[in-house]
Parts: sequence; C-alpha cells; structure tokens
Amino acid sequence: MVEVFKKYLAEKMTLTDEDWAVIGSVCIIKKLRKHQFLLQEGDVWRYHAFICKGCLRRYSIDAKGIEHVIQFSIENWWAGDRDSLMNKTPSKYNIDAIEDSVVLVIRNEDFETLCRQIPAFNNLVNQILFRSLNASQERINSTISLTAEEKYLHFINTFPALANRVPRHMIASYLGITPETLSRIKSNLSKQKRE
Amino acid sequence: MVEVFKKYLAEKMTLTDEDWAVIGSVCIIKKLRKHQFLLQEGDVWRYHAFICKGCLRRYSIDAKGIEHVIQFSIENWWAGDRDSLMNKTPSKYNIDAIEDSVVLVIRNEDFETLCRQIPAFNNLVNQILFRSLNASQERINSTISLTAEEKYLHFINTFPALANRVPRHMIASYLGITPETLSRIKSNLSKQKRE
DNA sequence: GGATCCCCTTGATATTTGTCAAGATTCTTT
DNA sequence: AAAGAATCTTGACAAATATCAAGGGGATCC
Repeated sequence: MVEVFKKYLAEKMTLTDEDWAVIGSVCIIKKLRKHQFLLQEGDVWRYHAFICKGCLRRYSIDAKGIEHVIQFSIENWWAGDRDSLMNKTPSKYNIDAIEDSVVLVIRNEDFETLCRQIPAFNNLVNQILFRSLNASQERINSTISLTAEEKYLHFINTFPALANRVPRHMIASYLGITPETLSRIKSNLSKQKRE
Repeated sequence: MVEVFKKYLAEKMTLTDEDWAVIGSVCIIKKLRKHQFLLQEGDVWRYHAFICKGCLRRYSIDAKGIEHVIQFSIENWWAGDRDSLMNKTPSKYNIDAIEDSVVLVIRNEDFETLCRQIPAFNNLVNQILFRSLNASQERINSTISLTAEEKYLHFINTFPALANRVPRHMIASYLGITPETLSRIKSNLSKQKRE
C-alpha cells in the first residue's frame, strides 16, 4: 500500500531513491474498518494522513447533536485536522471511514523533518496548501450563491467519483440541506430529464 | 504608510534592518478611493497585497448578475486572488474598496524572491496560509450548520470591527441571505433584547 | 441647498426548505 | 435465508427565507 503513496509523490515531484528511503521510513500504514475513527472530537491531531485506499469523512456535531459533514477524502488525498495540529488544541471534528480504508500516517515531527530535508517535498506540501485554500474558497462561493438544487449539481460535477460512493444523507449534510430535500431534488431532476 | 507593514512584520517575525531594507525596496504603495477596483474579473492577479488602511471586499457576480461577497479584508490583512495568481488564469472575482484605502502591493516575482531569501518571511507566509485555511474551514462549517440568525451572530462575534463599517447588504451577501432577511433578524434581536 | 442616488426598513405574499411520520428499500449480520 | 438496522422516499404540514413593492433617511454631488 505504500506504493500508492510513492506513485503519488513521483507524479508530483522529482523523487530520488534516496528521498524515498527517507520518506518511506517514517510512513505508518493503518487499516480502518468502515465506521472506524481516525480522529475523534476532543483528541489532539498530531499527524499527516494520506489515503491509499477508501473514503473518509470529516464532520462536526452541533449543539443539537446533528452531524455536519465538512469534507470527504478518497484515495490520493490527505485527511486530518490542521487546526488541531497547528494549535495543539483538542479537535472539534471527527474523521471516520465510510468504507474499509487504508491510510498512511506520518507523525508531525517526522513530517516537519521531511519538509526541512527535502525541498521538493516542502514545495509539494505548499502546493497542496494552495490548492486546498482555493478549493475552500470555491466551496464557500457555491455555498452562499447557489440554490439547493444547483449545489447538488455542482457537487456531482466536481466530485463525480463520490456521488455513488457515499450515502446520500452524508452528501445532503455536506451541502447543508436535509436528506428529504435532496431526495426531492433528485426525483425532480429525473422527472425533468424524462420530459 | 509602509510603517504599518513594517510594524506588522516586526510583530510576527524577527525582522533585521537588513531584511527590512530588502523587503521595503519591493513594496509599492497604492491608494484606492472608495468603490475603486484593486482587481477586476477577467484580469490576472500577479501580486500580493497588504492592507495598510481601509477596507476591501472580494466578490463574484453570478449568472443573474447578483454580487456575492466572498471576503472582507481590513488593515493588517492580505487581499488578492490566489487562484488566479497560482494558475495565471483570469480572475473570477472583483476586489474593490469599501472605504478610501491604502494597500501595499508586492509583485509576485519579488514576493517569491523574498520567500527564498528570507526564511523567516517564508515561515510567516506559510503561517498565514494555514490560518486562512483554518478560517475557511470554520466558515464552511458555520455556513452549512447555522440558521440565518446564528450566522449573523457568529459573524459579528468573529468580526466585531466589520459590523459597523461595511454596508449591511454586503454583510447579508457574505452570509448568503437577502438584505431584507438580515434587516428582520436585526429587528427581532433588538426586540428580544428589550423584553 | 436641493436633487439624486444608495441604502435600509417594513409589509404582503410566494417559494423554498425543514420537520415529522410512515412505509419501502437496501445493506449487514447472523 | 431471515432478522434487524440503516437508508431512502413520499406525503402533509410548518417554518424559514426570498421576492416584490413601497416609503423613509442619509450621504453625496452639483
């Protein structure tokens, strides 16, 4: 499973055998069964996690006990709680597996050493940061500008791989609407298509 | 006005006179009158802009011609369009001044040189990136989890300095609600307070 | 110092979305 | 294969929010 990560790195940076020896040595493979937590609210997150296989979600639980999905991540993406990591504060989020998954975990100290020792790795990390930030902005834009139906269409456009992979009620939660509303949107859309 | 930036840097990193000589030499001061654009949709953004004084907003315009405020920035914050900068693509956003403002602009080439030459500066930039990302996540969370009234309360809690500084209809737009709804929320809140 | 424009408020009404409840369907586990 | 749990759908109704329209107040510009 480490191979997935190696391939990912090789595609995004020039990766010498030497680099890989250093990086590989700090990687920890962790299997997660469906529903198993990678991070629970209240814990401090001290890692960087790369998903080799499977699908995770990050979500918060509000005062009324309702779950709100903040993010999905699948193979070749990262997961974690930067806020908790950076400020060493208990996390406000939960991360769990939607399917049986395999994640590759790197301890933060090790990760920082990698960034210092391997400039290309550091650049990659920065690139990912930039991308995440742009994606966030994009999401904010669509959340405040679009109707429920438009948000759903935007979602399946942006993440076609997820539409048939994660339960609908989680997509609804991600979009900030109720499962019932999503269900109606879908039935409307397929009605319109038939006409 | 460059002093504001110097003070900002001195607070966030160890800034030698030498560093400042290098940094100061690439700073361009730009005055913006109220309503004046810093960036217009379609232009490519090639700078980093620090606000010395005043208040800017970034917004998009949707297919129906409606403006959606994505972000406010005031003195001691940065403004710009990372997406356009990074990908060298025409910007999807407008940035304009809500009040007469003074911004400090650094060309991207110069900025990158600074990052390479002054490690402390580079660290600061990374820190800011992290913070922005956390703030984005936080905003997404509140946008999908809260009611209109809660969003408004959350906003004035998070940005008390903005509440009395930017027009209400822009706050409404930022929150993804109509000005009318915001107006009613405010009148409800003050009613409740009186009771 | 009007005149104009922009912004905010309020009311009436329409639309969207949420809530609650029941039944159907699918997935899991044994 | 059957039981049980979770998920999805649908309907009736309620609540939240948007839309449309009108009027008032304050800033700004000749």
